[in-house]
Amino acid sequence: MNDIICLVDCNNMFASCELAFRPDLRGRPVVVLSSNDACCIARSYEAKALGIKMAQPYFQVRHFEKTKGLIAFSANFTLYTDMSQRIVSILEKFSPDVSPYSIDESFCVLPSLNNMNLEHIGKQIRGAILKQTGIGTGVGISTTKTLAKLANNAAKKFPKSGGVVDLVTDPNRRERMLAVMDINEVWGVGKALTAKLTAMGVNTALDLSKFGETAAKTQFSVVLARTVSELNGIPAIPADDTVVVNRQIIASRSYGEKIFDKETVFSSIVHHVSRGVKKLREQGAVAYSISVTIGTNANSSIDKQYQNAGTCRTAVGSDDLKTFTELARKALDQIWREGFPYAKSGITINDITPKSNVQNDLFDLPTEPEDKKSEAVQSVIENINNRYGLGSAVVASHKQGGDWQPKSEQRSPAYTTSWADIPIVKA
DNA sequence: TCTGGGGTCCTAGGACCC
DNA sequence: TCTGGGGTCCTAGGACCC
Repeated sequence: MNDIICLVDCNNMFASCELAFRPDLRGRPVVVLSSNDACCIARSYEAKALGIKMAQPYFQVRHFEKTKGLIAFSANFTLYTDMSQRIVSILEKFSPDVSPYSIDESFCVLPSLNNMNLEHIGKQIRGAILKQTGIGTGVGISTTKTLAKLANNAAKKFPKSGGVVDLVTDPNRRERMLAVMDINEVWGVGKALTAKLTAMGVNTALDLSKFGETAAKTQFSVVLARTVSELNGIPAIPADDTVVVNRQIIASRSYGEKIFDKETVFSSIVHHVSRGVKKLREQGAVAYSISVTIGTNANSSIDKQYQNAGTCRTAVGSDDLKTFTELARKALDQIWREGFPYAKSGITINDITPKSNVQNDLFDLPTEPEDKKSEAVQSVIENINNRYGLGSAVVASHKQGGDWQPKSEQRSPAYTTSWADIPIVKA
């Protein structure tokens, strides 16, 4: 018998987190902004009703502050991550096998017992999360991840569902649901595929399920073939095999204002390298290459344009901050051009492998005392940064700070992770 | 004037090898 | 003038997701 897969997805996650601590704002349009207060990345129902789109630039909707009482928060990921972890612990009370898929959704395998009322369990899950965190969710239940995702979309689309759609108990319900869902609502079908498929007369999820796996594979790709299989209830996406090590680690930011100065750009890159290497070490991994990207604001019609990326490698896998900072410096030297109004920078760490996989071969040098020293220095730096915040201590001698930090002017307090910010209830 | 950031997987095509 | 065929590895870029 197939596993029963349940997808739990938070409604308007970031906006809901903010509202959970600001009940006084309920009923008002609320958005959460991306880094630099640039785009709307979460919207309350009321904000959606105003026609504000996902990732819409904030300057285009700011006028609603005056006319419609729109409230904007700068993104507060510390808060959202903490809330997300609370929700996962709630789910673990219902399922022995919870795999978080993103900050606002998790797949859970439900134990399959006879005569189990799946819809009832879905409602219990929703109720528990709402009661304990104040966040609304949708629940989709089926035998494949793709169907569970689609059922979840249907739960949100049709209020009559009460937020839970179960495709397991009544087998006919699958086909009825597929018939009313457009292909662009299917997980894995984006803009490009939607255009191609609709041109071929494939309009609904049901059409796609009948397209045929072979046709999908030959005319499109193995990815779409898997989707077709999953829509027919046959699992094709392998279970999450507890991959703890990322394939790549990215850290990038847009600047609060335009930067012309190389050393300021480098100081932003040093910051990104610190974040990236921290993540690499947390995963117990080493990496062999790092890319540095810099660029002007591609959306500007007046700025002189330049974008480029440079990559540097190390022959020996490393998780050393100093090593990667030096490599990043070299990469920046390769691509730097004077005289452009730089708007962003980033780094990508690639060729990552768990430390335990690295074998010392014939040509590897034995660990030198120098390496041990570097390791010790890095531990100290990490401790300082953990305690006082990233960037409090850095390795390379370079100009500190520089005016590149993104804007974040409307950040909410760290309600759940800082004693100083704990909300006070007046009763 | 003002347009985010962090990921995954797949594919095509070039380099290279025998 | 004629100019193999099959395989692997790597990389850049596309598509998609949240």
